[in-house]
Amino acid sequence: MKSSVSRDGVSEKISEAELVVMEALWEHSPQTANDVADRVAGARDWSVQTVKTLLSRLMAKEVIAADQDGRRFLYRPLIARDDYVASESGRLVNRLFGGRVSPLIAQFAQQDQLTAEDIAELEDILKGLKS
Amino acid sequence: MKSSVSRDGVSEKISEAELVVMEALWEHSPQTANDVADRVAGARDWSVQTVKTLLSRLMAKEVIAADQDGRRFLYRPLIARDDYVASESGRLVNRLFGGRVSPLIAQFAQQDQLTAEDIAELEDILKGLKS
DNA sequence: TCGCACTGATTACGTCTGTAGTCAATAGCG
DNA sequence: CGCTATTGACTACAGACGTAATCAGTGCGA
Repeated sequence: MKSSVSRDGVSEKISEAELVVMEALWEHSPQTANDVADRVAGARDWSVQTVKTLLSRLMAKEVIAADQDGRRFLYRPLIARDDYVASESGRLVNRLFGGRVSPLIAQFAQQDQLTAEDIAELEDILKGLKS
Repeated sequence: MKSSVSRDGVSEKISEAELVVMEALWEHSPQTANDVADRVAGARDWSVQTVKTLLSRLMAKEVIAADQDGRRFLYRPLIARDDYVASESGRLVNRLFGGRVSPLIAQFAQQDQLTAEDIAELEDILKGLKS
């Protein structure tokens, strides 16, 4: 029996730094390398070269693609943020909670990490599921 | 304003392979290096040396400790699994969901990744919180 | 037309990770 | 009392990661 959370979807491992670049592309795309660098500047103090290296590594991992536009490239994500997020969430649940989602929430509840808003939204979600 | 999930607690980054060793120690401790290797054998096909290397790296990161017992050592975790789990869950929520917990659950719900059991347990958790 | 600015490609390099082999000390056995 | 088995320490080494400098091609302005 497989764990209850499957559908890995995103196989290529995206590193922490690479993720910052992905976020910039998810936020808006397509973009040139310089656009990405500018957009990323708020989060990290990287040189343009660093961003370009990360872009080419992401290309090697086939999670983004580039279309030539004159003499530069326009980069765009090949995977949806939702898919990535689902995959990472699933990984966490599998690694630490035996694939069950509720213990994860129980954990947040136990740490008093649920805001009133969270609780209200959780109720809505449950209501939606029961309908 | 800081994000709503904080208390990082565990600062030293524990790698994937190291985590397998930690799980063995959380499961039972203290244990000798060989005990750990045996216990880990189910999950990974590692040589004893590999396990010992991981143990010493975990020592360097100060997340485990060892007490001498004759000519060998008895290893034990210095951090609680709950703390680690809380910290990793928090990291995920911060990285991918802007520090909010409910979008994480919404994500699982959207992917139909909540079992009937999960839903029942979530209801219990919410009931507990509202009391 | 010539050189410079811009842009992608290549190379660099230290650290961390995964995975182990080897060395050195020592305790128990024959 | 010397040898061997056990165990921790040290060394190794390739691949991933973070961060970037430098090289090379090319289109545009002087």
